[in-house]
Amino acid sequence: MAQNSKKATINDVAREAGVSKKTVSRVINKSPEVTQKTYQKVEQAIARLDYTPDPQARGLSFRRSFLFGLIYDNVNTAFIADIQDGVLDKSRSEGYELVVHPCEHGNSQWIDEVRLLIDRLKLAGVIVLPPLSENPELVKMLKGVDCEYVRILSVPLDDDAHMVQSDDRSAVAQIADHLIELGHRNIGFIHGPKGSQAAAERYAGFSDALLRNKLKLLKRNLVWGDHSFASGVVGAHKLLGGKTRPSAIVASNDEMALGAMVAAAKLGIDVPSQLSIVGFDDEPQAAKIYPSLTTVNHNLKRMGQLASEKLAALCRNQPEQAAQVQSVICLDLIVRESTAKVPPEIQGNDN
Amino acid sequence: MAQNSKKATINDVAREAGVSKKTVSRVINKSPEVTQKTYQKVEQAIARLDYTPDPQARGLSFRRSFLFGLIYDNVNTAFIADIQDGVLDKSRSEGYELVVHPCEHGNSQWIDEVRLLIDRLKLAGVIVLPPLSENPELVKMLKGVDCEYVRILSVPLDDDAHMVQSDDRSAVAQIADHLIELGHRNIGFIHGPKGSQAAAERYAGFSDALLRNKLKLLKRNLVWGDHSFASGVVGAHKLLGGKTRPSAIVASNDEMALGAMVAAAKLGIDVPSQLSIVGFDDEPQAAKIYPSLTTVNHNLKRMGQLASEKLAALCRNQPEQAAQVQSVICLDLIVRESTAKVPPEIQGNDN
DNA sequence: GTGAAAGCGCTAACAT
DNA sequence: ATGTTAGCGCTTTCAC
Repeated sequence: MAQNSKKATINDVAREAGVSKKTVSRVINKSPEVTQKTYQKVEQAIARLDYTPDPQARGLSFRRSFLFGLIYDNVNTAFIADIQDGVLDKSRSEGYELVVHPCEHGNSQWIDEVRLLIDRLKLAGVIVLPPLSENPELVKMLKGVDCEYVRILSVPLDDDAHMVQSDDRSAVAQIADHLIELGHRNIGFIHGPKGSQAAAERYAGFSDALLRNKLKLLKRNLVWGDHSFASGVVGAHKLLGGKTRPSAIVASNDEMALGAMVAAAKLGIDVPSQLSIVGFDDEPQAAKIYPSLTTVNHNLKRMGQLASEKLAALCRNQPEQAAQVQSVICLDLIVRESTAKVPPEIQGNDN
Repeated sequence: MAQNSKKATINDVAREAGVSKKTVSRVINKSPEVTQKTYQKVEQAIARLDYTPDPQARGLSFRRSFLFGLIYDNVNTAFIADIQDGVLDKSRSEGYELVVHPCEHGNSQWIDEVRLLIDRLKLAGVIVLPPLSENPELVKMLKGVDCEYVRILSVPLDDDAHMVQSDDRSAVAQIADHLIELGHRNIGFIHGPKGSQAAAERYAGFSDALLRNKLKLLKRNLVWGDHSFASGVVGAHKLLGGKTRPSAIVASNDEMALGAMVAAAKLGIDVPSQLSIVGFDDEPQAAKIYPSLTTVNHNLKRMGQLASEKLAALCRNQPEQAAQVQSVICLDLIVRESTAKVPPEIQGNDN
């Protein structure tokens, strides 16, 4: 419509519709106690004036903004972009804008900073990404403050209204099953950071599958990393340096799997004919190398969508509705080029 | 400090300091017309009450929020994460929070949507990422609206106060020089999307260097892509399919270079002994493959920092200061493993 | 240099 | 079912 000199306010609409300010306000807030007829009159006036309520003024009255916050650790940026994308999908359609807030890594004050952000901006709600979402102190703070939250997790640490959880454990079990089906018996594992529950969960899935298949969990087949590329390189070197090296390596995330691929290449070990490698996350680059990486699709975008859907419901004061939004995401095994049958010469060698 | 039951307001501070509301307001806004003494009294009261002004209320009066917007195309997510990181660095220290706004790709209404966002949230300023930043319609809209802006660009399309520019042209020239120095004479180029000025600039840098070195720009050595991985695969296949294939390939960005690496691997052409490949951007994955990719560091985080520094200055109404912040970024050639001397058997073959 | 009153655009509480 | 009054926390008049 014609861009009038000034933006229309609630007063203009009230005048135009011949009702009081408050009635317009009721319409804006979808109050049920307005006649069908008045409702329409107001709606038409709104349309005619091309009116949009001012979120700042509304917020001032409500003591609350129409902003969601995305709280994350600033380490793995590839990870957040996808979730952010999904979060935006839903939050904007629900009338919320998104403020991003990376927490300084290693700054012990980060919880206070998040509280300050919530206070200052009067955030309606926040979505917390792993690994911060695993932190019990943070959640304690969140519960004590007037701000809704939803956590994105790999472990069911909260009720359905407050989390979206990926079932990492069974996904890694799927990975192991896939390898076992290909004939692998001697499988190495590069573990994620100590302290991380997501990483622990992934290893649990690995051990589930091995035990179910009556395979031994060998100590020499487990090395520790920290989910960084570099730690994947180092971990793979350790695994591949022994006398009876594994015929397959499972890494707790794609970054480390990529590190393992590079380590194998430098050692002259061909993937997948001599060594299978699997990652976890399906980061964009997993498909953009040769051989492309077999991994598990984390559906990060979808998780972001579900999280903001839950959060919007919570902000509407409908926790039951939030709980009904899907909470657990099953992950898909994406078989690509980095896994193959176990090399015949070592078939049957299970130690 | 002790978290009192309610947040302190300007009234509490006024009472505590024994002055009027307005004087407190003057202190908050660093008005020069306040006595040194009063100033201190108020500052102390603020500290004692642990007071922070409410941005919403301030915004309502100012008709302006304390929010920056980050406007980007939702295609290349790896790209935005780094810039976002840099933008946050500076904007938060200047007292602004960041709202992110991806524009639906292919949606022709996107400029109107950006305007709506600015209007609704009364954004203090926006930072626009390429390729949207090249759009003259957008800039026209931005100039007509009460909102500061800074563009991130590869071409000098604006004055120093309103852009941060990377010198892509000379960076690609550096790349070409590097290859020529290694003995390459027959160099292929995978061009970026038609319409993109950044892509045109990069090719210009390539042609600069070749001409300066008295090498011919052969038509068969130029193929078109669109900065996607897939187009890099296709482009490299075209370049490598001919009788006298190039001994080196320059891609207009890393994504396409990664595509070229995969294409070469599938064709059984070894990189770098039989073929050198160079990218542009230094995306994280460029270093996480084997052979690792020689490329140009785009300094995205730094560009984000500079952009928000400029934007903050503009919002303070100090355009000269904004203009003085560094505007042009020089990029660094990062030599890794994907480039090597031209294979001896084809040395001297310049067509 | 400082303060009192009015108002930014909206909603809550209480009428009617 | 709708309107009136007061107020959210701050800044802008324009006095003094």
